[in-house]
Amino acid sequence: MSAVGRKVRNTAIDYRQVSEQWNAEHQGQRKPTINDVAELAGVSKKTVSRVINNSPLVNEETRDGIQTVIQTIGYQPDPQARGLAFRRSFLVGMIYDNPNPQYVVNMQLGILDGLRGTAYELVVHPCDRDSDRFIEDAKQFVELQKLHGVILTPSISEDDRITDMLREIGCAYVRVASIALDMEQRMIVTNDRIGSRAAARHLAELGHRRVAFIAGRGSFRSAHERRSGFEEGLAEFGLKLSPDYILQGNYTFESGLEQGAKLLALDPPPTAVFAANDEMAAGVVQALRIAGLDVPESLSVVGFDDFEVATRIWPRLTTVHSPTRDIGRLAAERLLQSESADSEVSGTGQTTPHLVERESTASPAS
Amino acid sequence: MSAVGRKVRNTAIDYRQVSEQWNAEHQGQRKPTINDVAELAGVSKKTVSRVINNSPLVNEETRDGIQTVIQTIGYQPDPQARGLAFRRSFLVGMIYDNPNPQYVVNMQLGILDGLRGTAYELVVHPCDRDSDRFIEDAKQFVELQKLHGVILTPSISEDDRITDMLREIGCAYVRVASIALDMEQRMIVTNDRIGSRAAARHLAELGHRRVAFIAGRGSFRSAHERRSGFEEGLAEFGLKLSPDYILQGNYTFESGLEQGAKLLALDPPPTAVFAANDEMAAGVVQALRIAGLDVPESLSVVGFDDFEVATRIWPRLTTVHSPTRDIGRLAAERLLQSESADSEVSGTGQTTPHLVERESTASPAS
DNA sequence: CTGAAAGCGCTTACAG
DNA sequence: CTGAAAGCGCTTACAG
Repeated sequence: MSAVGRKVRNTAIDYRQVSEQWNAEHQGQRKPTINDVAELAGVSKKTVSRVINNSPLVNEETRDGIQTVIQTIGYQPDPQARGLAFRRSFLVGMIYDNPNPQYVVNMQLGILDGLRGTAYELVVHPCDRDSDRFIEDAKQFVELQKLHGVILTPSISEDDRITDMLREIGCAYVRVASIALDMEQRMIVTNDRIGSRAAARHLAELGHRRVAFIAGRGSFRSAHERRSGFEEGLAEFGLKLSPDYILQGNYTFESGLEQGAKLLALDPPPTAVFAANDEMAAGVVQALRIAGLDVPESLSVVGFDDFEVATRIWPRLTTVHSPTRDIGRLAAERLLQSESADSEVSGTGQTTPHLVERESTASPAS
Repeated sequence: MSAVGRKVRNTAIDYRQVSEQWNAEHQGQRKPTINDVAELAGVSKKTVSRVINNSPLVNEETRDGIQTVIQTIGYQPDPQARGLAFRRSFLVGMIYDNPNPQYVVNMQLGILDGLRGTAYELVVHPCDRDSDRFIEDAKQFVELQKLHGVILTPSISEDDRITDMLREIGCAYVRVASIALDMEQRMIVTNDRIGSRAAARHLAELGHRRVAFIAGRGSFRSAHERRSGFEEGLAEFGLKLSPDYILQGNYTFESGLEQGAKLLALDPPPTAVFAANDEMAAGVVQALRIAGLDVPESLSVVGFDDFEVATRIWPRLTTVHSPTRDIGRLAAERLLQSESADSEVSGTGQTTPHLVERESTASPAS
């Protein structure tokens, strides 16, 4: 123990003063370590460690003194060293296969919102669910980086192979999906079904009776939820989705373009269509334009997501807004809280989409 | 040294066999460490460390044996432990303020392409250049994570405050920008000027003489490059950008919408416009549609970027394609190679955009 | 070309 | 409530 340390000990010292002296002596040449803090506060580094980790087993005065030192000299524990000792890093992984840039970026921003002010950083890991090394790669990533936890987004969040693997190696995770697929503390549910019901009601209330649907890629759970919700909404008005009016898309713009063209050939033609995402809806709008037809005069079009594309095209899309960034934040918060001792998960872990009305829908012409 | 270790030593042993025995004994219950490798290969861990770090000071036979052990038992050095000892992590940071999701995602994918097969992972760090804590925050991020290096994209890549800070703390970086702003090994140049020249030539060759320009946000270097390139391209055809035909946008869709409306009020009206990015070009197209005018009949429109929006709207945009993902890969490769001993940077560190012709441009009506 | 010792900055397991 | 010892899995600095 140094002279300074002893002094603190014996004379009930001004922690701030010794810390400021340390600052003056080092002037930012060296980042302080736990040893510096311990010495200045006149305690062992184990006690400093307890303060860092919020252990309740520390005398209040001791804690206050240590905290004063920490703040005054600007000590920040080295995440790498802590990680090595903990056998777990301070990195949160986002593993995803959703190809939509806006979804990915908004989700990242949301996760970072949830991580702000903590010691955690975000490591991104796009992947290919169809690769035969998909699980192996993910495992390798998680194990090598000793990730603190992982956030999974659709469609891989719906793949039990990956969650089985994560549980097996003891890695915490939170899944984002359109329905509850896991324990509450491991889920953020987006309730796409509710949003799709709103889309159906909107069209029904406008007076549409011949309504079509373009489905999303079947490997996404949301494709089913959005369809079911839409059918439920129609049913409230005594309407049914005729099998002829159900077209199979795969969430891409190109599939929307293609199915949009098919839509035009139906007899009698529908007066409105709900495409399970904005990309496909934009494809339908473009298909009509190419055919020289106008939206919504010839066909009302509703999308889902409310990504930028919805307002870039003309007419702008009536669509279902999903709060992607909020979802990301909730997922991060849930992940961190699942680690902490406070047992109970707070918040609902649910988000609800809502309809945004724009120019792509109107009452049917006839 | 264990019995196994000694055996290897004394009898010129089958490294594979002892490794397979180790596998059989442990069956994946425990990840092997450098100590396991050292023991099985009958060397000190320092020698194993030399092999991991490609030190030339290792006898070839020793190296081969160690490598056999490493591969057979599937040893992978712990990046966290290495990071602690190296005082530098195996994390590469991407620091950015570009708000375009597609740009961000493509850049991330490119960086990950460049990092694939290495021990490095990507940590993302969006930031706000206008915040007064911008530099401080970035410094904090880099220092706390002891980042191996950082990739900067526009517009913060053009801000010397951040590169000054990085050099001061000794953090490697690569800047992505439209012109060379730094030493070769620290730059990837996107040559926006060349792309804009192509846009000008295209319009001139179609016969346009009254050509307008919507500028990007002045705080982005690319805004100047794209304008200069465009003017140079026009000059090749004896054309000049009239001051009345230069409108100030800020790279957002909304600014394109706004300036597009102004464009229509010009007398005589231009027959073509080059908007400095796709978002603004899409805004111009929407402004015309709202005014009941057609593109390209009333006005030819050219964008820059070739992001998804270019093909989602109708008519689809003629635009300048910039290989964002390649740029990301090159930046990552350059960053890693600036670390290695092979002095010389390889590759040109330059990318060149090219024109993509679509339906938004045609010869002027009159 | 190789190795024994010390250390990176923390935490765990144990003792008091 | 607090601390001394050992350890996380590597590398540096030194010696031979």
